[in-house]
Amino acid sequence: MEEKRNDSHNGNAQEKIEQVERMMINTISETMDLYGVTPAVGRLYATMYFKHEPITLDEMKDALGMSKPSMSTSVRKLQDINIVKKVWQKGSRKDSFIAEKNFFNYFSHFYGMKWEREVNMYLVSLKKAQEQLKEVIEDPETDEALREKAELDYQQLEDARVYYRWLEKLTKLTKSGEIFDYIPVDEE
Amino acid sequence: MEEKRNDSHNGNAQEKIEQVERMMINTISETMDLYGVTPAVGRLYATMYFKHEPITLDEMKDALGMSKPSMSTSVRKLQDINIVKKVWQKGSRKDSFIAEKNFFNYFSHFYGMKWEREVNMYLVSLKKAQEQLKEVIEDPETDEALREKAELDYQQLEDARVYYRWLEKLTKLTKSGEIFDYIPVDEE
DNA sequence: TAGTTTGTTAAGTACAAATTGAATGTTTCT
DNA sequence: AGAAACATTCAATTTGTACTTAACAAACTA
Repeated sequence: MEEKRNDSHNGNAQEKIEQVERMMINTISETMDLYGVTPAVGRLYATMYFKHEPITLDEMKDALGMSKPSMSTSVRKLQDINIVKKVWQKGSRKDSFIAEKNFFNYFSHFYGMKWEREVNMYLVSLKKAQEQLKEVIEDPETDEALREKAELDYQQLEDARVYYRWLEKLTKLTKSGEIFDYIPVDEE
Repeated sequence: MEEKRNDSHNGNAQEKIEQVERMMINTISETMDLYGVTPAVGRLYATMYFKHEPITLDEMKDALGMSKPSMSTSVRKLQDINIVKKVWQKGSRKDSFIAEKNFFNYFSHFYGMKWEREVNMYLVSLKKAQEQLKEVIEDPETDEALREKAELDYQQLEDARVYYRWLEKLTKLTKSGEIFDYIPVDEE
């Protein structure tokens, strides 16, 4: 019978940790893909996520095997969406960066920004659109077929307005963090 | 002084309606851009949004000045995210499609799907990762520096797990529509 | 069953985005 | 102030994506 070697005893713990990190880095970058960042940028964040101290552009470059300009622009994108911060490192002239690891903050910021922009665009357009349609509807000289079309459009936009009012509310709760009062984080 | 013409009386109501629709179509396609569909696909949805009856591929093609295969693939993408439905039209051999106009449904479905996928990917990876790390941590032969690293990683992933448990909850509430109980739609 | 109409797949092209080495700015140190 | 060390911008190339025409497949009509 083949000798059984218990890898968890003689095995390389280092290798095991690295394997775990590789797996999580893949998962993180794949999902960040869904959050409006390119796979390369996502992979950079995921890599930084497992560095427990700030890292420099040169270290990023080495870790990912990419160019420094690429790291420079990627890390800026991550700063733009507030999940990476620049930190000052004593004794080093290089810029250092550290990943924001609190996903709750990430959620609040990402959806806060995203929804806010959408809500504003819609509410502005809807207001104008409904005013215009109202004029058509209330004009006694408008012929019947057109008035009907205008009324259909108007009602449809009114439904949209109700939705965007709701989304506006959700956005405010998300940005302020109050959403975690409405939908609490379960303790275990 | 220049003669003032009151467009709301002598003006073309038809033109006014079309102008409103053009504006809203722009707004809708710009924002859908933020929802993982290309601008062309967003524009197709926006166009269908103002058709108050089902339309065919040929009508889409004419409305947007694009090719039919393009309409075919675009409309399928819209079906995939459940905001367009195929409907049967009596007496026509052509397929007809109609836009889902309830944005609340759209919200539930879109974020339900999106978050669900993300949550599943994470929870599976996190479970495996934490199991592996636990082995390293509990192995008495692991040297101290590695154990420390493993523990840091473990705790970080535990924080992530709490977040994804919360997102899982939010996802369920969103898919089921219960979210509208937690965060009610204001009546006016 | 032959001939149309309609929808989809496939191949090719044009366009847009990402990446890099080289060049240019900018800060820090002496 | 001048030099050295970093970071960023720029131009050019590569890579990837979206769209179109053309060919194909399926469904209907007569």
